[in-house]
Amino acid sequence: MARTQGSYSGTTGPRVRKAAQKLFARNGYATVSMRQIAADVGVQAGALYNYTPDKQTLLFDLMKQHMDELLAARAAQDVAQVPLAALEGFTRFHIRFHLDRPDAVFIAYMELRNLTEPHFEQLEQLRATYEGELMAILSAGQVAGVFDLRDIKVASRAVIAMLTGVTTWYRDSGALSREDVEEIYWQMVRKAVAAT
Amino acid sequence: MARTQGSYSGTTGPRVRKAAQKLFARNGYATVSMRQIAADVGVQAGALYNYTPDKQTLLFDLMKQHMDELLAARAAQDVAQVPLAALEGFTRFHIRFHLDRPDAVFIAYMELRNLTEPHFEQLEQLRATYEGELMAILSAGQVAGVFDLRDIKVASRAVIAMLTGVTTWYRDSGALSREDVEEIYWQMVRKAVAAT
DNA sequence: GTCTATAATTAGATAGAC
DNA sequence: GTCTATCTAATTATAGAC
Repeated sequence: MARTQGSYSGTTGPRVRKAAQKLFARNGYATVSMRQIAADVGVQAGALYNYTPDKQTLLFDLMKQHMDELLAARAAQDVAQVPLAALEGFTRFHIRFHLDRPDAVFIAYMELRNLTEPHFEQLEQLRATYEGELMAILSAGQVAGVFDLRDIKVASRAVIAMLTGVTTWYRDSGALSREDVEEIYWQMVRKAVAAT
Repeated sequence: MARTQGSYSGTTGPRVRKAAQKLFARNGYATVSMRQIAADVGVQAGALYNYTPDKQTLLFDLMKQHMDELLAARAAQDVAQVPLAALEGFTRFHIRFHLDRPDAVFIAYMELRNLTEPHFEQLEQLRATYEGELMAILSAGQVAGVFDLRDIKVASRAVIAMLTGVTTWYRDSGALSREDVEEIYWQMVRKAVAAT
């Protein structure tokens, strides 16, 4: 977290987090050294400790910020009353948000085991909160009879896993547009949960 | 006791790989030291180098063996002629195989970036081969008119991501049996790809 | 085959000059 | 705020005794 408001802290602090995010995503938290991050920013290693008490906190702050942004962006969305429309909104939102932040997403899924226990627990609760958003939609549709699911929690995890998987292969330089991808996944999600 | 030469090699080698697999899955390749692996096996660190030229090769061998086993197990399966039955077979096979090997699966997905380029390329080809198995089934169903998919490759990746996600939450101690889980996922996969 | 000992390198983090 | 210098500890891998 930025703790100083000096003229440099406004610029070096964010650059440290940006460099750490890029390098952690590319090479893994445990593999990246503080010296590598410093070199990427263009300072010496000691200077990093003006912006984070230690490496572990730097990782946690990145992951926490990502989840906070995810929940804030979701909260800013209108959620349709009709379950099918609400599900479409969630699906498209999830794909867009994740494709916009490949590095943060990668870290969020890969580096959980490098967190200390209290840090892990905090993030797990945020993840569960997000999962709850989808579960609420699926429950409403189940009650209304438009969805047919044996287990709401398993279904929500299955859908989220499917959607998040898009980040492992999608490239803007590829043949499919983001709109194409949204549409393809949405049709699969729609059918997967539908009552027949 | 007879001479020890040879008599340990048949047992220490596998124990090294087992310990490495467990520790890599739990703590991550980069975090685990050769000394930790050695301690888990019950030898000194130097002794490990009788069984692997270096740490990187130890990781690669684990991942390669996992993919070889996956393809061999799949090849040993009967593949139904009817696309719907073939898809059900693939789905249940994938879930069973992955739930049986949580550590190997975890490593296979998390440690790809810790491989050198030629090692990575080898595994990527094996992964693509496995993906091709599902693509062939989906293509056959598409041609037969029983599946309706906009993009076979994207669909196969979506299905595999959804199914593999089961390993992140399923525990034998939980409320659902493996048969329950297979059934829940199968119903979602079946509907997701179906022509309406 | 395994041990002890060690070489060579690198890590995270801190102290104090400027 | 950043730098240089440094401390302490840990790392991979190897050499040679047994």
